[in-house]
Amino acid sequence: MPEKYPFQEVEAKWQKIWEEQGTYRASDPGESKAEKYYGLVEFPYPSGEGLHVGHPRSYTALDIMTRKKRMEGDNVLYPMGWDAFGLPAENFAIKNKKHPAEFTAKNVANYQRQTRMLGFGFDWSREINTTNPAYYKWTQWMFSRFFNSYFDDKQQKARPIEELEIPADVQVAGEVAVREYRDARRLAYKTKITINWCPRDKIGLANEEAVGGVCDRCHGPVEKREKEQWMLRITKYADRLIDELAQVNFLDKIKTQQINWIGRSEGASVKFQVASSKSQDAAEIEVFTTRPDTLFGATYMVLSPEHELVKNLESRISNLEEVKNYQEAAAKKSDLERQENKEKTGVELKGIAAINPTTGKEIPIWIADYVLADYGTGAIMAVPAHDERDFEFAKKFGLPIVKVVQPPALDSCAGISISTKGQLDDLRLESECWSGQGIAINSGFIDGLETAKAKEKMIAWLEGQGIGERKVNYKFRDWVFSRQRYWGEPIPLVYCSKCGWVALPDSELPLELPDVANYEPTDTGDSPLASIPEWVNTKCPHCGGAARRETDTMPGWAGSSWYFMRYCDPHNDKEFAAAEKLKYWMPVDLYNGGMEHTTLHLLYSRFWYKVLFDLGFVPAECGSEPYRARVSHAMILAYAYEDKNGHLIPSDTVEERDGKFVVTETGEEATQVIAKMSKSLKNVVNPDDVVADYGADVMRMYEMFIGPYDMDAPWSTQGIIGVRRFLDKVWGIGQNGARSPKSDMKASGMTGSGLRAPSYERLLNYTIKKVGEDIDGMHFNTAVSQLMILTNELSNFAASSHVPTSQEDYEAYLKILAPFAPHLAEELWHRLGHEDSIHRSPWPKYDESKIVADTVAVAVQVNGKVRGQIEVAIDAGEQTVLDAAKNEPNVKKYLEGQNVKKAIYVKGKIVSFVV
RNA sequence: GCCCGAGUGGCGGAAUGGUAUACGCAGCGGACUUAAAAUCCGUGGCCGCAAGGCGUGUGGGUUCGACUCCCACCUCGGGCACCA
Repeated sequence: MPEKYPFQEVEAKWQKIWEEQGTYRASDPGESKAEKYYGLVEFPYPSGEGLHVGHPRSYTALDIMTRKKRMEGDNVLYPMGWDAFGLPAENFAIKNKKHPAEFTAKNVANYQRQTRMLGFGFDWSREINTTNPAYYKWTQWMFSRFFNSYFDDKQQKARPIEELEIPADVQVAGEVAVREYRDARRLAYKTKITINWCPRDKIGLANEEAVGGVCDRCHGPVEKREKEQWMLRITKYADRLIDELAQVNFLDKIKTQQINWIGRSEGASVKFQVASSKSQDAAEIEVFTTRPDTLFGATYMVLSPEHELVKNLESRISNLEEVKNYQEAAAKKSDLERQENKEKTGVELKGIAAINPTTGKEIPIWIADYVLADYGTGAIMAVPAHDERDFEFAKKFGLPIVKVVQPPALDSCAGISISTKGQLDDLRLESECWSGQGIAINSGFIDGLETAKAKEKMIAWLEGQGIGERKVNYKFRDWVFSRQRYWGEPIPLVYCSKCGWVALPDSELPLELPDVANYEPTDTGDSPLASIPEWVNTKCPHCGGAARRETDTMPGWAGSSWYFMRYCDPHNDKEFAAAEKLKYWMPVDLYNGGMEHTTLHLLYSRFWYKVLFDLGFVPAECGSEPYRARVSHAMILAYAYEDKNGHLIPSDTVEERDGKFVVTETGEEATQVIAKMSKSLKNVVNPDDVVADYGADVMRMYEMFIGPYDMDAPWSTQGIIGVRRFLDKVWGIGQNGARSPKSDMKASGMTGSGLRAPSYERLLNYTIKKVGEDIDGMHFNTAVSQLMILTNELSNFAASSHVPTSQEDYEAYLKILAPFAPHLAEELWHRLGHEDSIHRSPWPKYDESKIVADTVAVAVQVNGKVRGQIEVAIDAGEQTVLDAAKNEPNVKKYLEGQNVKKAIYVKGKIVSFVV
């Protein structure tokens, strides 16, 4: 009976030795002359549930890639750490009145155990934890740099706030004016914004905790509330975050998603005068439009309900009560309601009107909640003929719809308008003539190749008139950086009534989280830190007077925005990382993470890095992008079952009978579907169980074999068996110690049926090539298939108690297997007498000439259908092959009496006859 | 609605213009066994006795030849969503 791979002993043994010998330790610059390679996986949040089987999929993938790089001679950095500030620990603290550090430590220990048991080549000497004060000291230090800098629009970069030029008039206005001028430009600034507020939990929620307008914790509806928050001015980096993507190798879908999220749109701002008989209360409404060329067709304007103009012109609005009612109703509407009901509503501001600058005509002003307060200027010009939303609104409220049928001839005349009442009006604009081509009318909306030209003309006209200018707008907002929470990095600022906001001196960092008695947020929604007077009350580092500490903490995204730099120099207590180490290791060569982080963590950390880069804390040699390449793993799903009504039911209520799935109790038919793993469906696979049953090597290899790396795949408890059989086979081959030298192989009669020595040699060389290329291209599933094919060929001889390969070839086989099954390969390697690790041995080379066979099977087609196959020499001439093809018996039958019109030979592949 | 991805045996999947279904799971037949498990050998798209025909979501097209390229559509998954 073949011996099975005794994974329990083998895996434990090597994990211990690797750790003791520092097999995977990265050398510091100077220690190694090798090229560096920095592979990075997103460090996990250590949850109470422990590792999900999804985590090891990406850890294994990059483990394989970095192991290969190491064997190719690179100095590899492949680190791991813990992103450990977060909500679950805080909720645990509230519930158990215990310090969240306790819960966190327990989870970290569990994650350490779980990641170690899988045998990854992490350099554990560089392990980091974001909740460690020695780590978050630098997170706070960086926040201070943000606070003490501004963005120079001309240079498009961050600079120290002391370098900000103060205009003379501000200077004259005094110290407070100067301070306000600076504060309004800092990269970290505090402002009143609308936040998601859960009235039941009395807590402010981050957007990601209030998805769909529902509180993540109590599932109740979320309200809007105004609150002062610290913000990071990420929008200043919008253009660079888009443009500098050109320097990096991210998956296209990641780039696209980031670009769409930033949502850059180019257009113009236009000022509309509010019609007034009395010149003293002249007012104007500024709008942003991407289609200034349709200005002729602007037949009304819409303000968001919150727009300040309503308040400013209150006295002139004749239906003020109606307007106020609408404003109130709109304020109460949650995002959820807004999303569910997109029916247009609105109220006209009676008594006032605006003037369309192209026509001089008065147009009505409305307020409506389909106009968003926080995009553009919170007001729009409505062009119902060229915008679906405006069209819908105009239809509902009977507003005129004017189609700009022709490109605006900016000189003598212009388009023709058709109002809803069917009347014709002339639109006139006194300016230069636009003489472009006609514009196609597409389902009622103006559009066409010449739109871009028309826009340019219109912008020029607006600028000439002084009523508008070119303008770029972005969808994304500044980063809300405050959390009214306990379990996060304290924001290292104090407020002094005399000096305003002041950063703590660096010497006072880290500002450690104090212990509190109660982790509940306070009634006002402030962080629990606000309830510790002795912590809150402090001295102003500037003037020495009484001051109060900021009680907000940083979001979970703070520590993860720069951790990849800390790995370069994790124990440095003088700097977040030494410049020469950053110069050597940065940028990260390959960064793997989930798609869900594309618009959050990935964008935040690029921004964070750019600020440090601009300020000179990241050496210029590193470049302005932290990650050279970014790839994304997919999810590991599970099988689930639906009952006959299409409802998902727990897996343990279903069984398989005669190839069909039935509900055990009722015998009713159930359908197998693929779903996310969930406790309620009882289909969660626990890595601990998998490792206990099959071992780490099998688990790793199965996760690679399960399917293409970038595609979701369901975990199959059946499928993993195939991988175990495969590794048992590898082990079995390893036990047949005697190996033949090459000369012996040829003499030993192993040239009979099936495998001849030369063909094994060809297969081995091909496999080395294929596996290497597949690893580089992240096609791990096909690499595993190829290793199985080679193993099957080897094992065909296992019965002869004689492995049909030379020592050298056998070692090459173990080496290409080593990144996938590191424990098994290491054990067999050492059984050959090696003292050093296989994982530090050189990656095998293949001989291209040995991959090419002498003869090749060529298919023969007649009229596109395969009718036969011939064996020809690889370098046979075309005529020789065609003749051989014609004489193939079955082909001959089809060619009999036919006239061959065309004959094609594709070298080594196919012959095609057309008759 | 917009953007992205995917549809191939009973199942996970392979093949990016050249013999569709590699590799693995399940199935079937056999060997070993008192028996079972494990292991090994064989078999393996559908129709057909066969010759042969039909087959990669659907319908068209390009080509000697299409899972692969082009056009139109359907279904499923993900992201964004009144962004002017």
